[in-house]
Amino acid sequence: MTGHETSEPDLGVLAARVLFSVQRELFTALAEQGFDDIQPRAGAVLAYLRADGIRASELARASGQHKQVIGSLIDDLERLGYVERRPDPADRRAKLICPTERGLLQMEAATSIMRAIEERHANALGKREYAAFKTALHHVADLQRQAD
Amino acid sequence: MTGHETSEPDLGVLAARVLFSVQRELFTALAEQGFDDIQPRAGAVLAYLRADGIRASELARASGQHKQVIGSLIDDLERLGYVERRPDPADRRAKLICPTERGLLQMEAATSIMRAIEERHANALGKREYAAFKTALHHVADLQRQAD
DNA sequence: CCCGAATAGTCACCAATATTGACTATCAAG
DNA sequence: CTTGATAGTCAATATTGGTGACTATTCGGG
Repeated sequence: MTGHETSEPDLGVLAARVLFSVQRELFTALAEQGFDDIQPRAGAVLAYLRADGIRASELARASGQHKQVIGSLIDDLERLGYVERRPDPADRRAKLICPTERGLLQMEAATSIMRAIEERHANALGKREYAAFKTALHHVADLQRQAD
Repeated sequence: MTGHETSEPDLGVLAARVLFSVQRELFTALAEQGFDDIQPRAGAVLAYLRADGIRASELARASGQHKQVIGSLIDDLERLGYVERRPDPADRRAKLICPTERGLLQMEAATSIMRAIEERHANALGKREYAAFKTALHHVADLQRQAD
């Protein structure tokens, strides 16, 4: 990843800027809406939660984090009242991580904040251009995943 | 940041996927080329190095890391022979972080690997489309920075 | 049906990393 | 020449990450 002097910043540098900046804005806005007890790192769980529950190991796979990290994030979020562990009826080894009512509210708030952020970009670039950008970003993300 | 069930993954989730995947590929390729003693976190320094040197505090600002983190990364990279601290002739408080010969080789290798990665995407999406994507990503990154 | 291999999740430990505050030296403005 | 900001470092602490071991359960092949 190279953002050296003369040349344009590369794909990695730009992705990093976008990620960290979006993350900062999102969690600042969440805090202002009362969700002030969660941090960006909890995003590995929160971003992939589903109303009907998801397994911890699925969260680990989706987020690319180790099982232990996910486990301790779930510990925290459970203590804070965002999620609860329920036995998975389909597999007695597994537990379903389900959002509580507060967790559902957080998910809705996050979705709405992200929608506003993306709308801002769509207005700045043009809706058509932003849609094309988003599609391309999706493709790049998919292609990259295959490559490494 | 929300990649929930039904809806499309959002800007943050996609940026994260691209960043971490590119990072993995880059550092794997670097390791194969003999630069096997550096890790992604050193990217905060390496990505912003300049052949004619750059100040530590400038690295901190550019990478968004704390001064102390940059300082210890520089310690490591200096021990590994990638950079050296030189007094800044323009300010006796400051030190210029300059790449050594090995550091320069690493910078060239990284630039070349990133160019190959981006070429792969350009071929997959079409050169014209990729160029438009890259421009849009640049704009999004800039607009985001202002927003938070 | 049973065995061995794989998987879900947790525990406990150790290594790496981040965060904070204080400190010296230097600069820059008035 | 004084005041306030900045560059960089140190040291202490808190947080995070990574590893291997362990139990319970599932799954597939014989």
